[in-house]
Amino acid sequence: MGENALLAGQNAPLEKVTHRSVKDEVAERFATLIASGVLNVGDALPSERELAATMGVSRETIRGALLILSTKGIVSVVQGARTKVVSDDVGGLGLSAFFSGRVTDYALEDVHEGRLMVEERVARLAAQRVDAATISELEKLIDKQTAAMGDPVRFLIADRAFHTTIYQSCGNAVLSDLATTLYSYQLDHRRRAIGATGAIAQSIEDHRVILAALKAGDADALAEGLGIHERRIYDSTRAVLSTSEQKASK
Amino acid sequence: MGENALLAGQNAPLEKVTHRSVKDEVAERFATLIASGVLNVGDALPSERELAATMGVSRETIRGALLILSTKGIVSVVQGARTKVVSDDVGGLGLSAFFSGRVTDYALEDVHEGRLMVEERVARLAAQRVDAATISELEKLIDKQTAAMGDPVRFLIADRAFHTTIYQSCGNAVLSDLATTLYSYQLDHRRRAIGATGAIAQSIEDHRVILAALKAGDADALAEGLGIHERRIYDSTRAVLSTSEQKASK
DNA sequence: CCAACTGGTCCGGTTATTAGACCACTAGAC
DNA sequence: GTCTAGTGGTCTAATAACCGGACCAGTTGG
Repeated sequence: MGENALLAGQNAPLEKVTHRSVKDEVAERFATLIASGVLNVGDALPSERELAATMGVSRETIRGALLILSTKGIVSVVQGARTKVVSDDVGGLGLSAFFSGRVTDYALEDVHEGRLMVEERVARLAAQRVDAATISELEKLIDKQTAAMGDPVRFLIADRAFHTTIYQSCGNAVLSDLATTLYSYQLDHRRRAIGATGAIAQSIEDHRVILAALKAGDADALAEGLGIHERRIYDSTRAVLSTSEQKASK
Repeated sequence: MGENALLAGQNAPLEKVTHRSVKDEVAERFATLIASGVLNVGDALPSERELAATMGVSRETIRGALLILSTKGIVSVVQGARTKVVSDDVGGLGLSAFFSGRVTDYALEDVHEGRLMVEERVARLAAQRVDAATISELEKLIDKQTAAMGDPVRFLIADRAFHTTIYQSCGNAVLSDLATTLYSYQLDHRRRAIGATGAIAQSIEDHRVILAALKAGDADALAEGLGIHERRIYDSTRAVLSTSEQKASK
């Protein structure tokens, strides 16, 4: 891939890094506890020293987070007295991150099962909601895949674009992002598996079946097609892992 | 809740804050691109100045991230020449965060739909895999909920424990964490909705139905019970949001 | 050979975070 | 009312991370 493709254009992989300070993250933790009712109005917080020890940050950082909250009228901080919750209106503060586990924190089987479930749902919605422009885009991506028969890397680029385009057409951002994340999990192993003889051809064939079902608006066929495809990917991923484990154990 | 419960014990809400630097995050971004095949061995990266501009960080930060990668033998950095990928073995580097969107980034309808889907799957697995100890724990939590009839906060604490205990019993960490995250999304609104007359009683009744289905190992009844419960929550959450919007628009 | 572009180094600055010490206030026990 | 333990408040010194910019030295392609 030319380096310009990394920097700009549709689905450019490199984006701005948005970074939150530790203080901000601690403030959000408190806000989440208040929003969820774990802490409520009138409750006293543990002392700053205890919070610092428990959360593994400095007392200064805790104080900074509490300053954020007291500025918004959520907690009351008084010298000598315990800090207290005085309002449960945490509006304006982001709640804690949605789901911040690392991809590698989960077992392959769990991810596989999750992906099957999400993709089936995505498939059914996409079959109902896909438009002609998306169908056309997917056709072009199949052509790109065919052109990349002998080039696993270029194939995977088109593969990813193919899958994420379908995910996005389901019309539900939560499901689309979930599906994309679960898809991405297997990319590392996938790249090694795709080198096997006939693997690319098989994937392209699967993709043709998927696209045909989408064009027909056939939700059952689409869900089945994606399911078969995903199981094949799962099997080849396991084979790669098994080979790596055998090598690692020698 | 006593503040000691925040600090220690089972399911203690306050945990250590693990914070990654911007440099670490950038290094992981590169590692993910390499693992996924977007970048492969032999590819030259964009220049440090271009990367800095695109990712919105300083050139120094980019250089630090590349130092991490060159130390691991993943990229080759040579004065005057373009930085190149020399290995795709990114083992040891965490891939980018699983799914780092904020809860509040998604439409309520999307989250609701996602939660319905995940909980149905979780329900079916839990019905098969739940053990006697978990059933006993859930019974105790129903008792706690009943005891909290006039206390919305205490009720929500037991409510949360009830749901997350079911999620954990499904045996799939991905699905369990997803379900927990989607559940948490509505907590802020839920707390306001739970104050409505009869809301707690209705929830407890729903929970009894859910527990009965779980005890019977009846996956269909469990999925249906959770679905009905979740739709009721969705409706009450929307009512709260609608009221808030009306107030905000005055 | 040369110019343009690259990485390498350095500087001055800001911000964030840390650990610790000490001061002043609060609240509960007596 | 007094006293003490525990609380928050302030300050210091230090380190780390990050930033923006300038300038030097090496590479590469024309």
